[in-house]
Amino acid sequence: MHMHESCIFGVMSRIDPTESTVNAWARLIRAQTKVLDAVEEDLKAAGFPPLAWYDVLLELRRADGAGMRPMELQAQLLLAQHNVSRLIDRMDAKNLVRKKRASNDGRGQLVEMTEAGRDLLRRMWPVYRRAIQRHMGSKLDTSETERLAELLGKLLDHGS
Amino acid sequence: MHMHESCIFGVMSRIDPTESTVNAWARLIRAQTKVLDAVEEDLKAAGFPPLAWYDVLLELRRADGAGMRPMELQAQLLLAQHNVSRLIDRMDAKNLVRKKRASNDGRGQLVEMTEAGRDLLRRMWPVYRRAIQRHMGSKLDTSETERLAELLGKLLDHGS
DNA sequence: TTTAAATACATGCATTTGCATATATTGTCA
DNA sequence: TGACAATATATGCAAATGCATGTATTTAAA
Repeated sequence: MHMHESCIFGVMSRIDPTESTVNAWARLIRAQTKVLDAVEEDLKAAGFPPLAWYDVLLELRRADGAGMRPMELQAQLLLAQHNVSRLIDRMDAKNLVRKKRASNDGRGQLVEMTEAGRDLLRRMWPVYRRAIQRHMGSKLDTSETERLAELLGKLLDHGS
Repeated sequence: MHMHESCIFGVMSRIDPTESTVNAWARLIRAQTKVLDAVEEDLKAAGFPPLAWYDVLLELRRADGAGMRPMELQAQLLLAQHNVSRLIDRMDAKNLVRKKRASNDGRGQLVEMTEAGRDLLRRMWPVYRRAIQRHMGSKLDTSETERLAELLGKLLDHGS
């Protein structure tokens, strides 16, 4: 069993995944797709825009009135630059956000939430949280959600 | 703490998610997005088509020469009907799959893999598996991938 | 057996995304 | 300072996706 492994300084560094890793990978893709699709569908059925809009508004609320640069949104939401640019445009067109020129950087924009945006955020949350519970929370107990979050956190770590 | 809970026949059935559930939800979305994007990028960098194409070919190989109906692919891959229809068209145009009329159902199609499809599947796997290891396997040990797969499996269960 | 409902898939049209490139600044370095 | 790379965002065009609807069977019912 020496194939597909490389051993440097006594630390085994695998090149190919174990069967267990491939299995976890497959389930990660499918479980997220299934749960996300279901939640998006609940939101749509209630007449709300896609989750991405909620995510933008939530980030802007975290920024707490200070506004955010598009590139900050891009980093937080794991979206491509051009998609952020256009998502903001669409939300601006619906008056959910507002764009200003960044005062200290002439290249940049500063995006802030409007009152209508704050209102949408408030109205979406009750539907959103029930969807999360229905499609995810109801399938795991507390110790399981905690462990799941912990394991997924390792995939989000920057190091290694 | 009676808000947001309903209690029927002694079984507590929550309506709103716990904080832990919301946290697991957020990480599920972000971790999958991050890992999937990274794997897709590796595949593209190696000159290969999107993962969805691989998934189709893999399903067809599991069908083992018998071919598959588009609706079977739709169910397995969690894709919308019209997307399956067009994905198959695109793959057909590249001669990776071939469509025949289903012999027993005049409405249906039977999709089967071509030799070029089988070949693409073979050539993609080495790149794909290394990407899985790089972006996922390297961040978890065996007991962790096993536990993760188990927890995600609960989200995929049909019941409840 | 005609007729209606359901199923399997395709397709026209609008929206969204991806890709490459453009535009406008801002830093850097000679 | 002047030229040039780097950064932040926008945008034209092609490809993919969503949505509604169309078409051809098949199943079920009268």
